Amino acid sequence: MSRTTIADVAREAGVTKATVSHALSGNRPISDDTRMKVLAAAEKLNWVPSQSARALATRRANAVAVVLARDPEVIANDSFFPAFIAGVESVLSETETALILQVVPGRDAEERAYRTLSHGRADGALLLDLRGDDWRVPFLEELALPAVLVGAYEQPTSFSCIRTDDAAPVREIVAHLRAAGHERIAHVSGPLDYVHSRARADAYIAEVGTAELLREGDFTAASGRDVTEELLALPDRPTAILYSNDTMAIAGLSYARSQGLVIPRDLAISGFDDDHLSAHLSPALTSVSSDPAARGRAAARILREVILGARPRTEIVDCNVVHFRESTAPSASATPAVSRRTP
Amino acid sequence: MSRTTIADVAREAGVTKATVSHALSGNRPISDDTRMKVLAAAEKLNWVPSQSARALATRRANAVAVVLARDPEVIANDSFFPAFIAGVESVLSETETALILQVVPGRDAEERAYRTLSHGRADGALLLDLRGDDWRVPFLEELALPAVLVGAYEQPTSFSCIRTDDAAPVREIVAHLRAAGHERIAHVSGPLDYVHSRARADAYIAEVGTAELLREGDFTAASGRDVTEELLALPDRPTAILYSNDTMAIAGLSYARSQGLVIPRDLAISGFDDDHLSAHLSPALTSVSSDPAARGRAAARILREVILGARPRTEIVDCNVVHFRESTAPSASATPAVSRRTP
DNA sequence: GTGAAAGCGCTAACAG
DNA sequence: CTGTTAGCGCTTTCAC
Repeated sequence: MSRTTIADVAREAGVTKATVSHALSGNRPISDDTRMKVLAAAEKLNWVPSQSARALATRRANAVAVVLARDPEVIANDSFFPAFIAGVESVLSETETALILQVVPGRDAEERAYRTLSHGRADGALLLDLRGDDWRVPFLEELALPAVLVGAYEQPTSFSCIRTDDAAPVREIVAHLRAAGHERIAHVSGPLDYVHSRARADAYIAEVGTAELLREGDFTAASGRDVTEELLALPDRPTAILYSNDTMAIAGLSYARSQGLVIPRDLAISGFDDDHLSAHLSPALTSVSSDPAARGRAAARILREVILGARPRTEIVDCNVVHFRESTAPSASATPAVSRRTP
Repeated sequence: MSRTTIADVAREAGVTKATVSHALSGNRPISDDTRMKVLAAAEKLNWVPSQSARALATRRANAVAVVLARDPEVIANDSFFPAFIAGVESVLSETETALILQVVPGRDAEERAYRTLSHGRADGALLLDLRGDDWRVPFLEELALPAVLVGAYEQPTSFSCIRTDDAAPVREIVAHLRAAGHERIAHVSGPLDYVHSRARADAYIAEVGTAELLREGDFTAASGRDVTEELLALPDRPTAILYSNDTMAIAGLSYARSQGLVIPRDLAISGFDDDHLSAHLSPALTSVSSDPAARGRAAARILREVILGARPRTEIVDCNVVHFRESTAPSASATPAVSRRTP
């Protein structure tokens, strides 16, 4: 464990602990001469300041947290999360800030996790999977734990927010399907209490004018399959389905095929979030890539600023791009897809 | 921040700090009566012990770390990682242990990260992406940071190890391809200094008897494509390619198709790690599912034991299952795949 | 420009 | 069974 302490370094350099501390932090003027001696001593002894001691003294953990209340299965199959984390890390690593990841089974554990985090473990948190009226927001405000909300949170809040415009790609896809002659266009959303699911569903309703063909899934393959079965059993079944993620879209596609439908001739399908394999499916899946890494970078950057005392602000990271591919191609022929086609 | 301290709780309960501390830790006998009072006071004040203070006093961080030296792009496209982390978390959350995730750009940063971690930030580490002779192993031994190696590390070490048998599925796939009449079977490995890449490549060589058709990729789609191009340009090109992950396999498949080859009629293809979408590709991709979550759980469990003082041990988590699907089906006809076919 | 000393909030001897 | 007293290793006033 941590054998050598700041006292050892001080002794080695022939100065006091305070001087060592300041030589490294630059918090007060130090003569070049002694700074050199201190650095040399630290180097020689391979000393690294103890994070726990430093955290206790400065009331700063040099760590930020992400708490996930999701089911492990969802985490494992989600294309957003790893890329988002990679983006977050690319910013955090610049300042040697650690990322604490915590997966919790339920509300009680989640509250407790945030309490613990706010008491010396983390300096701030990134909130994902926001719900329309999310208890975590007032809760963290009360804990005075700085946070950045990732998603288009609509309630008043003192926290910073990273938003994206999910409505635009939905409108674009619906327009595209309409242009291809589709009139019965369904939407399989994620859980509607999530703000991003809600935003997509609302855009869909606004665009098609009715919620008749809106069905709520839960982002899992199983729900994609079940809801698709339900939709296809309708007397006047949809000819196109817009899913709120790729996992549900693929599951739906498989089910439709098992029923003898040919995609996209008999049923057009689009996903969301653009899993890295979706372009390679056959038919290639139309989807919306949202550059999760960019959102991770933005969120981490803003959180760092807020922890340092900056005023909260909302940033719109608009990186949604619709990739129209074969699964929504106008005809079933060998014609490759349309407009902005991507490999 | 953390306003209320153990002193407040002690005052509220009419006892001393020591009593409060022990009432919660159970480290010494406490009368039920005072324990009740303490718990009530803690509850009333919403007190949570400060992690930094506790860490400093106990020399225990209640956190374990995973340091990744990978390129963010690889993280974002890797199906192993998120599932592994989900497994790790499911064990850690039982004991309110935090997971610290750190992505580092290079060797220097990585050394520094481990030093900092071992000095008050974490009690142990999980090592992924092991290399044949990995500098991190002796380095962490010197730092006295408990660790668990995830992968079949062959060098002598005092650390615990989670192993899998990657050779068996490779043998099984090669045998399957042989039985289907393939004689020119290639292998696109991951970087060969990784132990798991090496193990797969060695099994392949042992099975086919030569390294003539072995090519080294780096797990990215780009490398999968490039290496496939090289293999298909051979005068006596392979009729089957076994890739070391699904991303490279898909990229290879796309390239082969672009050259007019029909899969699996002209070229059989298998992947590794079984991305959650691979079964839905068309042709569905033969791959090896390795239950990363189970390995994550095992690794976390063993690390916890080691931190608590248990002797290191090696555990074999054997959960590799080959899913033979259409991409290696014996013929190109509409015949769906073979033996253990999976949806 | 540097040193001395007082905590940060908790745990762990040591007494009683 | 409970109270007292030192620290854990660092930062940060306050003096000089």
